[in-house]
Amino acid sequence: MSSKVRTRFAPSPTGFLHVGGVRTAIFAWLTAKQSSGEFVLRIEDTDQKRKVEGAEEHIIESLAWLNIKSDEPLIRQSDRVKDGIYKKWAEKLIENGRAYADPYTPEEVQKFREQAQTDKKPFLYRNNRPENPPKWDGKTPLRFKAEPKEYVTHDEVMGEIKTSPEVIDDFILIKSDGFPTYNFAHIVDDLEMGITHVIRGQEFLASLPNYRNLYEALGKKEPVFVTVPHILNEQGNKKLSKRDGAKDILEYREQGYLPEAMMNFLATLGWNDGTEQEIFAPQELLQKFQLEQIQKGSAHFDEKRLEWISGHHIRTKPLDELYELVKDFWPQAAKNYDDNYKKKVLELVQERMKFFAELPELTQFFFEDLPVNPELVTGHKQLKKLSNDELESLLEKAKETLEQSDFSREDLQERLNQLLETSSQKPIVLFSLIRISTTQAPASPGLAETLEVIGKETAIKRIAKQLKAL
RNA sequence: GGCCCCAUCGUCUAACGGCUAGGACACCAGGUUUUCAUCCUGGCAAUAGGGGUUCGAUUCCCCUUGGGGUCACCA
Repeated sequence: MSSKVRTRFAPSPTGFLHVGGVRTAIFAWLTAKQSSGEFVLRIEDTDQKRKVEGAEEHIIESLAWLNIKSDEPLIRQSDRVKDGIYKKWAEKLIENGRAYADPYTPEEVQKFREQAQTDKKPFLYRNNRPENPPKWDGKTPLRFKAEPKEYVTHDEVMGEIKTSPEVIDDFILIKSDGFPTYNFAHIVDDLEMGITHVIRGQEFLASLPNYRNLYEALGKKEPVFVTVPHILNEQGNKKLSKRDGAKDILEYREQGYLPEAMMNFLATLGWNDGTEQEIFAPQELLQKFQLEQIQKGSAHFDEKRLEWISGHHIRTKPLDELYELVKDFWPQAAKNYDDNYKKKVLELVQERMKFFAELPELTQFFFEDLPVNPELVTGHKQLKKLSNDELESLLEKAKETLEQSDFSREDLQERLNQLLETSSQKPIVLFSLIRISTTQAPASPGLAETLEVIGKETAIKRIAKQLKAL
């Protein structure tokens, strides 16, 4: 009795995809895939003016990054226009007396609209519905002849929505350029494609009653309606949009975010499984996702949370896998080093990386000598208390100690500990001085493991350089 | 403005009408022999306001306020 779930993601090719659109796609994909249903991508390109070159490929690539792909060949509405599909459905409506030619010019319609405004009434085209419309010649808009009525619409997320007949109007089915409107095309397509769950953004909620009216005129069964609330910008005062500076989802790929982290972040933005779990692998999402658990209210985009989730996924990646993934993110100087060395470096910074673009600043000193930065010493809360002579003798001692080490981590640790005792210095003083001298970086991994990877020759050389600069 | 949707810490959220409103991010403090990060411990922090219903409201109803959406030959 229950047929296979089929969902779709239907963007218009007007540019890149931002997190809002992608989240809707993720929800649709999860809904289909968790019940071994099908997910299809449909390009809503009925507005030729807004079409952006390359957008279609960009959308496909964005979804592919997240491992989301269509189960069927891409559907393009413009292709279906050529096949005369929408016209066929429109003619059926005309035959049934549920569609008619709009005899007015755009200017005349605009007049009606303004009149309604001065009358302080909501504009309804049907108040001016022509009594004897001409036969439709395809050169003028074709309008739906609505049968206004009350509806109680069930939405999986929003619940029951009551609306009055006032919201139902004679919307345009086919534009004067021969292309169908979204309002008409998406219903025809969803029907023909056997879509069972229409999952889309909140901006369509107000049109739902109109769509229901059309389903009835067509004599077709409605799909399940699923309205996903918007993602608001970080200030929370506007729906996330390209205009408002929302980023292209692929920018996160360029920044080196893991796709599973992005999916985790977006899926749990406005959805949770009722437990305290925060981190989900894609497989877990597939198991646990429930449409009914989607939040009704809008959510704010929070990049800090994305970073935290991303860092978490990076930390739990097996080193070899991670190594493959960061290939393109190493600092320039790393090209002179072999895989083995870079892998050791990666292991040390794995737990402090939030996204791969941080790799260069995190690892630069493993690959090249940085110029001595006196401020690291003079600005250090402990080191600045020591005189230059004291610093010099301490560092000299450190150099002698390290020269005797075989630079294995264990040996380094042991000798460093001994030096701590013989020099009777606090760890913060001794270790900071060595760490700064050998890295010239404000932060680095643990001292012994850092020294081990850098190697004896380089470490000694850098200390000598620091000594000269004191 | 009409219509529709929404409302718990700054943010994401949990709480059959019933324990001190829980968790996470962020932030702050402390700990893990230096720093950054991780990890651990602790802290700060919320039911928008007002009416009802009820023995009892975060939870149900109404009003107000606030936010969002929509009123295209865009989707």
